[in-house]
Amino acid sequence: MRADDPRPLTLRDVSEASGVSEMTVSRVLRNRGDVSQSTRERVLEAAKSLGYVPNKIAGALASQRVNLVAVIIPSLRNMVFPEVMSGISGVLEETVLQPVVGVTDYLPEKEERALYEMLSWRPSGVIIAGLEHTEASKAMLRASGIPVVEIMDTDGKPIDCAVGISHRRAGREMARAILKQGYERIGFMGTKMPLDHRARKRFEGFTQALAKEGVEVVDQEFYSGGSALAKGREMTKAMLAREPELDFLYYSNDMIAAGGLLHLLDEGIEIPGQIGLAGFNNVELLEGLPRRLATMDACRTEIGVKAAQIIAARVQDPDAEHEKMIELSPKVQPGDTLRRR
Amino acid sequence: MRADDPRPLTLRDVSEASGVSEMTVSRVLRNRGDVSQSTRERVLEAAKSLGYVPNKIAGALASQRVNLVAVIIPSLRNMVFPEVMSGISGVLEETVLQPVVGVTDYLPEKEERALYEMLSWRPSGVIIAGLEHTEASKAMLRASGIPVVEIMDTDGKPIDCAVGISHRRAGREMARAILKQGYERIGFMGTKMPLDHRARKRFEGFTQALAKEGVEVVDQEFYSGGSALAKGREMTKAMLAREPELDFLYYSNDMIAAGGLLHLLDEGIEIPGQIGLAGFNNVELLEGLPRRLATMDACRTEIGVKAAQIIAARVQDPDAEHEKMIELSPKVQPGDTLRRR
DNA sequence: ATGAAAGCGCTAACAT
DNA sequence: ATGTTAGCGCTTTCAT
Repeated sequence: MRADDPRPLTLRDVSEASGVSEMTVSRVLRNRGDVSQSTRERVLEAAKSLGYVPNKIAGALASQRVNLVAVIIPSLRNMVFPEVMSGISGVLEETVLQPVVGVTDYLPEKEERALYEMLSWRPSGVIIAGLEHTEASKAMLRASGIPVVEIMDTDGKPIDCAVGISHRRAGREMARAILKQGYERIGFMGTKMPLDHRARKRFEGFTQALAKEGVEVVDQEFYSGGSALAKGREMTKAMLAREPELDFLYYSNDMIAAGGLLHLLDEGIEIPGQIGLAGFNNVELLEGLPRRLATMDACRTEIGVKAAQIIAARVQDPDAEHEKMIELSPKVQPGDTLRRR
Repeated sequence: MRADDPRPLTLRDVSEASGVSEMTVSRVLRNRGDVSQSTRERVLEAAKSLGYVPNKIAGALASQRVNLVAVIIPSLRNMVFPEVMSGISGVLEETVLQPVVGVTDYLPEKEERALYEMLSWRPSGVIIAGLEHTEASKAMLRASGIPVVEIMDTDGKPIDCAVGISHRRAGREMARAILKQGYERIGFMGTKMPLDHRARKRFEGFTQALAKEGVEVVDQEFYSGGSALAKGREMTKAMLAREPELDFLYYSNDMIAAGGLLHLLDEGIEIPGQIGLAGFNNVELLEGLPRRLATMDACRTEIGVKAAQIIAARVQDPDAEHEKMIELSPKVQPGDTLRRR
């Protein structure tokens, strides 16, 4: 089955097969410049029958153009990021650009390596999660000379520009909504946070807004790893054992909140009368739960869309004006679990 | 902030800054060949202070080596694929290879385009989901001359080699386990299947094994789009309204099964006495549900690991012997919802 | 241990 | 409408 000569085909092969110069073949294959209908057909025919696939490496080197956009995100297993990705892909599909994903596992050094690898392919732009990066990463991004969009967070100073939400504000707004309903003995559960700046900022905003009203979080617990739903159950059970008087539980994401919800329902606890609940992210999953969980949208798809639009616009016109910071403003969605009756 | 000359740095710049030839700089940066300790240090120092990032495009063209592995999957939003990805990444991180993801949305033409784009970067290998591809895609893969691993499915003939499970067998085994428990009025719910060959094969295996015992699926329903959990609830409710006598519900994935489970619990139906349930995939989510759902593992991570190992081995030694087909054998996990009491 | 020359496969720029 | 030339930034190979 395999040919004797495994050498990949080149333009030259197509050129010889079709009897026109390499340059003309190149023109046909890229739809550039004027080529007569007849030669165009001959070339396409030859390319197709040979099974020629252009070598983008050579093309990119010669043209100094690489139609890739580096997308650097912490994880693919957190549904947040696939959703951002679909926003990005949707926009880029309308252009010549293509996303290439790098994953950091929330580790700054891994982010640095991923970035280095991606930049060494000379992409047309970078979309990167968060505003916190190592000095080396920031230096690389600045030196790259390409558009850089930092996404998901607006609490900080962007290298080039940023699209996201303010997680501090998100935390504050949820705190206010909870206090407004008269809850006052509040517990918090979340991921271990040194890794996740956005979760940390939400927590900071949350406690800060509570403090303004003289309220402190009664108990808190942080987890890492494992099934989020199961962790939500466990932590909730443990926390209520420690602090039976709690009247509200704020979770740093919807999955653990959903686990908490299922546990409380199992226990026959009245929601939201006896205990109120809130999560964060507004994940699709929530739709099928026994109660609509209070949450706040992280604007995932929209962030992806906007970020990709910025890159696409600046690839077209590098000197166009652009905003430094686009802050989206999600609202608290009280659902069924944040309403004292 | 931005330099006047936005031209990216080249080897030549580092060469001039450090006073050694480009060739020696290249050697240092790639850890190849003998370089004296002193020059090595000088070069690294110069490269770092300039902020030099090598141009892999030029490197790849010159060396005819590209350390990328193309990974072509239907979607990132189905948790199955991120898990396969982590299996792949885990293995490739130990090598010089890097995964690059392309997404097809289950569309054959999109798969063909993604493949063409990826192959035009001349990757070292391809990992691609499924055994069904367009003729053009198969031709490209064969002509590429690089190792190709088809994953997730073993019911068919691989182009080069394959790692996966038999979905027909998975369907058959679940059917047998259900019949063995004495259930006999069985309903099926799943995704619209022309798109998803593996779901289709499971269904075929399932009905076939039932037929062997003279049993037919009493009712079936297919969905597309929307929150899987909510769809599971809806479909289950509708199906039980149509067919109140059903005693078992088989779902093509765990998410809709979980939705069904939550619905049945809401209705106070006794599980698995009155109605038994089973899903497919063994997703992490299940751990936090009120009952352990019967399911079957799709061996996602392991498939990723094995596929990446095959690519890595064949990149090292293209002529080494290799198996054509690796079939993993998941077992039915009865959990709490597949046991007549 | 270091350097010089050639060329990877393509495209920009300039003929014709 | 088509062809020719030069060169993208690196690595291979062959000298020294």
